[in-house]
Amino acid sequence: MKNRRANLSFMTKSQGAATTQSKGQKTALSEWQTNEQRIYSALAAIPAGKVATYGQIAELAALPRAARLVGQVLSKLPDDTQLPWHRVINAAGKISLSEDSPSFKVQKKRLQDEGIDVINNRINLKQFQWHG
DNA sequence: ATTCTGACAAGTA
DNA sequence: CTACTTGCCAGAA
Repeated sequence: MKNRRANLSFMTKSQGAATTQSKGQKTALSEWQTNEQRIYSALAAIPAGKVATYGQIAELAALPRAARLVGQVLSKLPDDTQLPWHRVINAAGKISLSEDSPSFKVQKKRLQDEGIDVINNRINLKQFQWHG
């Protein structure tokens, strides 16, 4: 993890969807949704017994190619969340968590409990990927 | 304001 | 399959 990027001064500011706006406000009418909010919605839509990739969730949240943001959001979820974070795996068909982390085992177990085969740390996307 | 760093992805070699 | 590059977004330095 050394010098990955060098110059990105040319990058235009967020043109994707919602730019960061002062949070904590309750504009009664114009309800802006943070990117994080849309990710929660997309996440909640994944049916049991199916999985989705980070990129897929990002796209559903109107954030094409922002898969990393999805990972960042999931990492912040409280332990008691109701959202099916365990149904999100990477495009390679594998769980992105460290096999050592406690969460890895939780995710694997939950998937198996839903009938998803996790063979050799891999999941067959052709068979279990959700097509929403 | 600028630079780094991720539970990532897709393209190229 | 591995290695490297570029794209995206947000939070931390």
